[in-house]
Amino acid sequence: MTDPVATDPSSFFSTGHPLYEVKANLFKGLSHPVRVRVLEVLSASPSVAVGDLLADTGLEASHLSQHLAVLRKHNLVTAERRASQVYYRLAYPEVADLLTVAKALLVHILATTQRQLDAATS
Amino acid sequence: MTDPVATDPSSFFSTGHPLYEVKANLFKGLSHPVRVRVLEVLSASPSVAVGDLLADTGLEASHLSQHLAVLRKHNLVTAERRASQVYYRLAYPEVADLLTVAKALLVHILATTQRQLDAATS
DNA sequence: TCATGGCTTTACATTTCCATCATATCGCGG
DNA sequence: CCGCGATATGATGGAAATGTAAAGCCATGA
Repeated sequence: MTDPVATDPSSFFSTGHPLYEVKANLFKGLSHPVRVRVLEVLSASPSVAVGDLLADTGLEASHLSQHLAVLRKHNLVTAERRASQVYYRLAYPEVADLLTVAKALLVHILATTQRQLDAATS
Repeated sequence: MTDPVATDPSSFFSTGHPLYEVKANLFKGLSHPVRVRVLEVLSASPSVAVGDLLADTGLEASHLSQHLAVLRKHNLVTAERRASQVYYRLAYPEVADLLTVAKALLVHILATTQRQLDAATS
């Protein structure tokens, strides 16, 4: 089932990968707290400098940079250099939609699991 | 047979995990081709037996079962035993929404990268 | 109750991912 | 041209996810 080739996220697009593989790959790009955090910040402001992201998240520069690289390879963000700083933005507004829907789902899951917890401990 | 011990991923709910960690954890649950495939099948029919999933995917039973366990732990699906078979269904309709939005995003990404490819090779 | 089909869990080797540190590049002021 | 602030890329050890195979339930029917 797994394709031996194509470890580069962008290569999932050209060749004949079934859609569910491409989708899974997309979710993999979103499956890290730092990356979600960055995308949330970028969802709020149209364009954010790396320095601001550093301040917001309190991460080490190289650590953040690595995750930004992942987001870039997954085509979720774009980077633009202005003067000596680099500004990131969401590559597509649908990225923010994905986070919104995820949040909606989580609210429901949380409500249900909380209810189950209450029922169990009462 | 409802989830004897819901351990790892659900522990993200009770304690004070920031939302972006919970979200990342959700996406991690979706970040495998087999699991996406299963969720797609479950999005199409309200309830599907494991045997049908096996037939649809062509996977080995234990392999599929492992991924079903992951989906259960992430509270994305629920399992119900009827007679000798086990039927799965989406735990929330929002799970299907997530796949829909992901697809919409991918369509856009694909269109853009394809356009860039065309521009580069012409 | 024993055997069998249907599904799950366990165990373990392997691949992949992640955090940390070191090193390299890019733009700009001096 | 040189150094400096701002980012990016490499390399490495360790943790987590994955695939494979074997063994373990649970229900049903002989």
